[in-house]
Amino acid sequence: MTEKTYRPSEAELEILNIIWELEPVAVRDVHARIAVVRDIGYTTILKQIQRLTEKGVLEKQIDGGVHLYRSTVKAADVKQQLMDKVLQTAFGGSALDMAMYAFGRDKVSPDELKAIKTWLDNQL
Amino acid sequence: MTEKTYRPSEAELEILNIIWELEPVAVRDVHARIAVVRDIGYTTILKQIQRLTEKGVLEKQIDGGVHLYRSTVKAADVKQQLMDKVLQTAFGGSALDMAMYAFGRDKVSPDELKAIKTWLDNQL
DNA sequence: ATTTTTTTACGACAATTGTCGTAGTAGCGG
DNA sequence: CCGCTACTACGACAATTGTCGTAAAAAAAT
Repeated sequence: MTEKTYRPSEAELEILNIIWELEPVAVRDVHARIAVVRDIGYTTILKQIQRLTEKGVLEKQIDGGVHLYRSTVKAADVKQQLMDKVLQTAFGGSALDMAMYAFGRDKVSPDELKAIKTWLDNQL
Repeated sequence: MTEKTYRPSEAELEILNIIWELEPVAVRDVHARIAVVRDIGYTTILKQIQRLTEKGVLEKQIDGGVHLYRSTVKAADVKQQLMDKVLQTAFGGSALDMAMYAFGRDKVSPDELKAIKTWLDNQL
């Protein structure tokens, strides 16, 4: 089966995260979400979404007046691919190295470390 | 103190990893390393290194005939920044979520999981 | 010293990204 | 129907990336 590896850019990921959460969703809603956090034009988001659609990452469904978008790729797959890439290119494949940087000193709370440890225990 | 956040592109990181390991190092050596893995022109690597130098990420020292380069940024800092960014943009800051994707099944060996767990234990 | 081989310096390009502006279109309030 | 508003379609742009090619300069070989 064909490995389709899609790694979104930063702005694309920001949009995808919102779409995964709200799909099917209209451009204005995605924009609204992002606009809260940073100053960004409506057409900027629209354009990104259109490009994502061209790339086949999103699909459009016209509902009444508005265009609603949904993702054609699974969040889990994309995130997995992202991590795989980072693991390889930044840490040469060493998961331990990555872990140390990921959860290293004063970045992650003890509670979170605990949760991660618990999860790991269940994995073994 | 000023937070200088530098996040290298993929090709830049590939080069930086080699430089961190061999510095001070000549372009031809960096190229040699990468050429083993993939087909890439010498001037392509040279250009990247020159751009990295322009950006202040590398510094050049002329030794005899060749130009030797060394990094001005610490590997640890850059990698830390990389992970921080991924943690934020891909996992909304949830280290546990990231961990699950990072060490999710059939990507990391049981041995590595064990090592990570051991490391985590020492962190708590 | 001349030629040959390395290396470095530049500039060029196409593709991608992030951002808008403008203009066309479609629905809705009257 | 008419016009106003909300959306969408497009194109444009500057910056960044990844890759080379060519030319100039420096070292090495003869």
